[in-house]
Amino acid sequence: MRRDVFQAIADPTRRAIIALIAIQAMTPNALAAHFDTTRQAVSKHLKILTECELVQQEQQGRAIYYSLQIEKMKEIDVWLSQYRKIWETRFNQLDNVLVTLKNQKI
Amino acid sequence: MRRDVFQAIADPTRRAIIALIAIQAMTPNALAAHFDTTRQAVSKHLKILTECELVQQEQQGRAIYYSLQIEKMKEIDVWLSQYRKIWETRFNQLDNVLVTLKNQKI
DNA sequence: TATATATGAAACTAATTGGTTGCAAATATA
DNA sequence: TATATTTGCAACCAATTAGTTTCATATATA
Repeated sequence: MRRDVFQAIADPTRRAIIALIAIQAMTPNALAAHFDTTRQAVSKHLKILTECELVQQEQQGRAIYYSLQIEKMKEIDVWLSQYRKIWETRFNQLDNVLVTLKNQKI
Repeated sequence: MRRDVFQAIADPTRRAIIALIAIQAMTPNALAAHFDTTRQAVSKHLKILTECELVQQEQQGRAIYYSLQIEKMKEIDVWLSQYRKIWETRFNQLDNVLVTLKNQKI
């Protein structure tokens, strides 16, 4: 099963979940209250986010608190940085950027 | 039909296409030669990338050259920047804040 | 202990996705 | 003009996805 960060952030509900738990850890029930969907649907999104290591969970009694694993977000930043180089240096060092990109593959 | 940048970059083939046309404009045929798939499949990916304005096309005779619309990539950067702030500030301190919040029972 | 609450997981459904084959239109070339 | 090339588009298919309903388990509380 393909589970990478890019596929995880493709869904708008999952991006909203990420935004919420970036501020503070939340339970599936508390998260579901923020959306027009069921607790089970949120739970499935949390499972996907967990599988690609974007969130971590901590059990407290019968409640499970989910929080954002911010380190994993850097993966997106690393991928994006090659393109950031392009728009930041478009008019001066374009040649160098192209060489870097070509050697990096995907 | 939902067509946003996040959904567009979710597919690995599309990310590979983006990487290729970031270097130089290419035709669907030339792109398809880089992948183990048909020209039509690449064409569908290009259509999706066009719909969310990640690529632009330029007709030259019967050939159509596709290139990356780098400006649109900034949209991802804008979204990511809120999280970049989190990992760039000292996040030992931030972790403490989150734990404190969590223990306060939301 | 009995009941309520919080959660994950399984089975199912509808919609979407990535891919295919086939075809028509437009352009280049013999 | 006749033929080959380049492309987009439509129809179709298999796999995946997002969501629902239902159920079992674990924990808190009366």
